[in-house]
Amino acid sequence: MQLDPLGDLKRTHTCGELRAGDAGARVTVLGWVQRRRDLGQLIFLDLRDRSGLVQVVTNKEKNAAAHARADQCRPEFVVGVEGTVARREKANPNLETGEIEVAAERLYLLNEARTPPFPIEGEITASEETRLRHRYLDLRRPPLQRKLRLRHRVTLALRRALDEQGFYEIETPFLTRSTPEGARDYLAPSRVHPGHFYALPQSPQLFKQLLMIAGFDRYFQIVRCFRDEDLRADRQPEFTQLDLEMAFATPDQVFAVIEGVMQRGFAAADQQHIETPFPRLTHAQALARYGTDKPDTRFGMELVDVSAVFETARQALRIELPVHALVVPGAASASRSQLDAFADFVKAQKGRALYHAKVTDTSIESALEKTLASRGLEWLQELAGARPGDLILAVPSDPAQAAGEPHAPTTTVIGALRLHVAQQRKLIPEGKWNFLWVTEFPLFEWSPTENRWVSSHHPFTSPADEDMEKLESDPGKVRSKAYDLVLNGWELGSGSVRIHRQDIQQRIFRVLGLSEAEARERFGFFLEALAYGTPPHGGIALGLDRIIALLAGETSLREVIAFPKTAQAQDLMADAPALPSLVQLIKELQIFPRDTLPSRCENTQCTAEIWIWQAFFHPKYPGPTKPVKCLFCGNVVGKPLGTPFVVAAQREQEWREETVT
RNA sequence: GGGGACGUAGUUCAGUUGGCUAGAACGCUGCCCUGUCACGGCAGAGGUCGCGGGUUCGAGUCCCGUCGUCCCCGCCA
Repeated sequence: MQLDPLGDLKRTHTCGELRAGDAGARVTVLGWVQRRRDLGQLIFLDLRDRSGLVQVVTNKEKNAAAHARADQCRPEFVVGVEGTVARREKANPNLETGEIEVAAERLYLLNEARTPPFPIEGEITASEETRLRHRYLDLRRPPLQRKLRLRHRVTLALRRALDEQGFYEIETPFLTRSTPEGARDYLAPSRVHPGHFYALPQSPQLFKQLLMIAGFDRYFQIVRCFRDEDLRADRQPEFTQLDLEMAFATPDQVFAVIEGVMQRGFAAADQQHIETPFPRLTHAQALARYGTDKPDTRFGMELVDVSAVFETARQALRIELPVHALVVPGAASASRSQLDAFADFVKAQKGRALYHAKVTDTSIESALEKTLASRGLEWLQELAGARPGDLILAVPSDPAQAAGEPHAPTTTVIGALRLHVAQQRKLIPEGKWNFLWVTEFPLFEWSPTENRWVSSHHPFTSPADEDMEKLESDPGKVRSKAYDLVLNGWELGSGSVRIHRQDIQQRIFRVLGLSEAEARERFGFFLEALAYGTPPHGGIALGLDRIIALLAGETSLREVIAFPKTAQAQDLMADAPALPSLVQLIKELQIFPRDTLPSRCENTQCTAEIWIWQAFFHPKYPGPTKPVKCLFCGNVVGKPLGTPFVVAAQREQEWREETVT
């Protein structure tokens, strides 16, 4: 196909901006062919760029050359059109540009396109897998263009707001060292220091604290973070944080900054005004009232402790106290199968049991009737605050949960049920932005697997001043100066006032079971820095992808990240991660994968060093066996192997590599 | 690491109790068409039923394994 050069063709208008007022203007538009309607003597092209669509028309009688070009056009061809804007005889009300069209005088075919695997339109039915394999085409679709535009605008607004508040944006290293606790690290091997690895940061935590020590007073960064953990719809292996830190800051000051910044970000997303200050709950209150540390407060259904009602029935039911209940408004008519589904949900959450009571105008129906003390159901209704037509659900504390750890929450199962039921019955109102600060997180949690205390936030979080003396004697009771920002039940981010004194930092490491030598080896630089006049400081990090996803009305972060990874942490388009070159591993990095043992070519003329690597294919299904040959002299080395395998060989300064399949 | 759902033309799907020479829609290709805008009409091409094994006279269908996608639990300071 004969293609045209761009030459000095210059765009005068974007596709989406032309209006009736432009009628008569000579314009040049450039874009992709969305659709072609060929009527023989007339061809209509819908031309698309990121701004929108405009109809182009060619007429065989009036302009045969342009018409011939249009005849060759197919979807997603890239074309330029010089022509005159004309009012249409019959406008198309579905199109912003529907009152006009561009009558083509010259049509430039700038590039052709293969038929795309899915149409480049707003609503498509293609699977996410197909979309991810051709992400560049998916991104061409208007919904993705809108979401990334939204992301740009919000990000820009956050940057501006922070700049106005005196924050400096400062970059911190990606090639750094592993921090303790927390998620698994992604590692990057060092060529210059064989056997040594950088860790990609899970967050810039230590660096931002060092920037406070360095006197920058207010720092922020919109920064990528890396965590090698299993993924969810709201978790990507690399994700973006709005990270900030302030010297001499109290939690209230951090909250005020974030509240202002969020107002600006949401305004940039054309959202309604957000009321500040955001409500606050302590961690203990959140668990007691909602059974989670990230409550969705857009709906009620708060938890009620109804242990008193179950006191006498405890043995008969073989349950542990406390028992918590919640009221599902208007759900007394719930069917047997619905209630069974709720019970299955509780079971899946490792809950002990689910009891229910249907409140009607005249009575309360429940299997508990004979088990509870007389008038027990009425008591339950009164405590729970249920009205006729409502359904009461009650879940006892799980005995293992209660026995395992004295401070373990007892409401998480019913908290999960609260959310599940509300989603199921569509009781969550749309269009609300319920921000919430959750404060006073416990400083430590007991880890039964590691048999030690671990930081519930991170080891640099300051204990609450009044709990300081319990640090060693009763670590589980120590509250921290850590806080979370929650929006509509999503954890948007966590922050804390940090430890700024070396002595306290060392006490924390001790409680965590980190020996002094170990602490010095891993954070010597940081502990030393603390000793040089560290100001009190605190900050927070917000998940930018989550903020954008909520603003875009999406539940998956993949929808607001240009090139996201799958739940298995793969990039289906680039096919990453991929096997490295064996020579790169051995020669540059001196990393020897499992099952690669060096041997020597037995040909006395050759004596090349040879490595064979076959660890990556599934040993259960090897391909045909093939001989292993020296890559220099062709001499057969050892026994034949099941394919595929990789052979690397070195003779003097030369390296060779071959994959045998 | 565990549980669940899914995998059949380019795409989205249908495919009964195992009988298939595997269908539909959209898309694609060719021809016709001067006012279309989900244009229309006619004709046509297009399949390793994810992959590997097994049961069977016979497997898209049943069994085992494996790979991949999605959701959830564990995990994620």
